[in-house]
Amino acid sequence: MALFLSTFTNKVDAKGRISVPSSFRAAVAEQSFQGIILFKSYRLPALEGCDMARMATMSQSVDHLDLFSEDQDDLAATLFADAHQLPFDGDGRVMLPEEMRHFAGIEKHACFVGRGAMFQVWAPDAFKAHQLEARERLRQRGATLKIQPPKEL
Amino acid sequence: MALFLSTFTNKVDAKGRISVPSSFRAAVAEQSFQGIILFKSYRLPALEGCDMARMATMSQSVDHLDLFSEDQDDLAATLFADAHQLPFDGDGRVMLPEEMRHFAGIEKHACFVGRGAMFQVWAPDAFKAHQLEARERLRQRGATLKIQPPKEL
DNA sequence: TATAATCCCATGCTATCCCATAAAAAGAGA
DNA sequence: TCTCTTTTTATGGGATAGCATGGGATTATA
Repeated sequence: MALFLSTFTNKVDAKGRISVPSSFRAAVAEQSFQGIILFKSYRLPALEGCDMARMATMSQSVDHLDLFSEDQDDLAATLFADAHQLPFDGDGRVMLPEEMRHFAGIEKHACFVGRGAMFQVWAPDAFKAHQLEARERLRQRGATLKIQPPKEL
Repeated sequence: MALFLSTFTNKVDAKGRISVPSSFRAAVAEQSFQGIILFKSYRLPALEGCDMARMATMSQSVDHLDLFSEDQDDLAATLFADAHQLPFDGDGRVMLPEEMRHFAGIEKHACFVGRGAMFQVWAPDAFKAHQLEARERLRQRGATLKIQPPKEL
């Protein structure tokens, strides 16, 4: 499975293209679709990203809900209708659709933020603010993490 | 399996033709029937669409309902009797039958909306409204999706 | 024969390809 | 450890091909 780690800030050029960090590209290098999937987060002013394998898994998960049920419909609407398939160009860049840039408030630069199996794309300022808040919430709650025994994948 | 992602708004020309988004065409490129299946949604003022392979899957699912039960009868009537097979022309367009355009309130433009294994076709205004409601419902319920263990594809 | 559906080609636009450059990282050798 | 070389990565821009769209010509259908 692809693993997305660390944070990278890259430039959006005049044509709306942006370089995907090379370590993110390496994470999907073995898959048939050479590119990424992006969709609007329904909780945050950011874009959620993953690879095609993950998207296919989500499609199957949604398929397990009753066809034509309201849950199925709402999830499909948010996950798939808002999703964009962005193939890499020869130099490892993707086109960020204008609509998505607008949603996330992205202008000159954008941050690729690793989240393990997925990642996010943020406007730099919004990300900094969000990061600070997250740390603060963690501190106040004194949250801890129980490590799970590793599973077979 | 075909994966329909993202939303594309295209124009209905004077002859009732509309371009199917190229990524949707790519999703069905390997199948024998070069075209799409459309039928009226029974919940929404929209058209449901899929490829021929998906239609076959739905046929099997309907077969699992009791033969001659009311549900089976109604589903079969809606899914199959009402379905239109629309072949691509040389330029990747289909003819939207007048009756279906009227049902969905489609005039000058129509949105192709990816739903994973299926897609929908909407009048642009109706779609925007529906999409906003879906996101809002998701947010309020805090709906989450249990990811299924990946299967062989 | 009239009407509608299909084929075929033309056009403008934009995404994609390809190459050039610069910066950064990795590696080689002393 | 330091310096020089090589490779990878990020970015910019011109050329090209693909896509959505319009419309005329041709074929099917009633």
